[in-house]
Amino acid sequence: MAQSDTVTRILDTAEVLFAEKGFAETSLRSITTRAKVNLAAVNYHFGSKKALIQAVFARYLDPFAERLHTALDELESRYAGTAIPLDALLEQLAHSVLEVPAERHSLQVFMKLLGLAYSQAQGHLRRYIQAQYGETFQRFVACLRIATPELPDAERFWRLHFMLGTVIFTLSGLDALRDIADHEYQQHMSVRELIRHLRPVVVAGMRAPLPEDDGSALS
Amino acid sequence: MAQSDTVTRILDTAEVLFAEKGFAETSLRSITTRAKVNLAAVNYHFGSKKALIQAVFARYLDPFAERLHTALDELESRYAGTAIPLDALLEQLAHSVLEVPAERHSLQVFMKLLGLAYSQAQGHLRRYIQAQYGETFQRFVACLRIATPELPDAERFWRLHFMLGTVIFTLSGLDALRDIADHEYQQHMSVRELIRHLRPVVVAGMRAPLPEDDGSALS
DNA sequence: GGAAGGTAAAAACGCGCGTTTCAAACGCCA
DNA sequence: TGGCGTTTGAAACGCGCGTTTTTACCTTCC
Repeated sequence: MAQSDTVTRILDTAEVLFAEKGFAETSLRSITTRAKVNLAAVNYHFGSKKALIQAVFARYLDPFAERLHTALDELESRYAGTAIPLDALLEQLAHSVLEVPAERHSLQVFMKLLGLAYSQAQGHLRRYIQAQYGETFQRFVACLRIATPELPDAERFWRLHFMLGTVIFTLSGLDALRDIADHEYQQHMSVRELIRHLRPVVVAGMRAPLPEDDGSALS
Repeated sequence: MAQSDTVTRILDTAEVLFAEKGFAETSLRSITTRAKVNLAAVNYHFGSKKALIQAVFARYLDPFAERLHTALDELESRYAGTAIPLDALLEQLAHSVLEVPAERHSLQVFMKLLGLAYSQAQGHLRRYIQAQYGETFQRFVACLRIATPELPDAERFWRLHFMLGTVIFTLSGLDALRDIADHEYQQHMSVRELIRHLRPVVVAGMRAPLPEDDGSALS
């Protein structure tokens, strides 16, 4: 076995604990104890806690980026020359997101990690992700631009991040939502179900009319 | 002076540091050093770090909840008996949000804190906020229900949280966005400007068509 | 003036953290 | 089989943390 299963056990345990409690609140001791490996194994195999965090992300994002790339290849060849419809583009994106964790762990962990990457990464993690996957992101943005030619560039930039906020915030805070919605709407709370409800909202948001010309219209 | 300015200085410094780096990553030592007060002052005046965190939130949320209540009072009397329009409701909400930090510190800090409350509060903070401000939230939800009678209750519940995700995620991650959008769209990056762009997207999202009846339509 | 009480300052405590060290165990190939 | 590089194990290190304690200050009221 080329890769010791110590490494795998550490990653499997770390991603769950990180998703549950965040990075700073998760100690290497809690990871190694639950993973039933020695404390020093993390520093031996990964070098540092920071590097472990990056490795956890890489294990999700590497396959995701690859899938997204091939999905965009397909789309571009299918609609060769003509504009890719927004619906198709978003569906492929959802597809790529849904496929990756199926072969690994829960989609919820993946989403939680994405949320953490935004909210907790003051430094190294955001730099790492941007350096590693910025190109993929740029390619998606380029496709989105073709799919929404009616939007000014700045407006599309905003709305893309509004959309990311909607999806990541909702899916990563899913169990917080479960707490709030006490036993009322809980029957529909699977991640897949949520994505079904998200789609029309996201599409409508991207297609919303442009904001009025300001004029400081408040009050 | 009834309330020593030590308390104020601690709160002023703590909210900035919390917003910048999160709760776990902000030590009492860094707070008290920057605030130029003694380390023990936090435990003396607040009792614990947890209690300090709650006090930071209370200083924003207490005035906010009060303003929202009076805003809803006005709306209900203005549209007495009839349905409150969705636009008016959302505008009042935005109003209430925008007014509070104007008399204190930056809106960005407020939004960052809200984001942290969602993503970092595994326990005490979420319970505190829900216990303290749950009633206000419920009242807003009731108004929203009247404003969107066409939505099933479950769907409205979802979309409300989609909307919260969009707004909080975007505004709390604003400087992350500033990093990404390097020098292209930065001229429009004030919080007020962002809210202007958010509004049509949020309204369109709330008014989006209901999701299709599933049928596991993927692929 | 002096006791009392709320506040501030300084120092220490115990703890859990990430990391390092070093020796033991293991797997592999000559 | 013997030696060697790789991996594991146990223990310790130094550090920074939240908190507590102790002492000093400084107002307030009799």
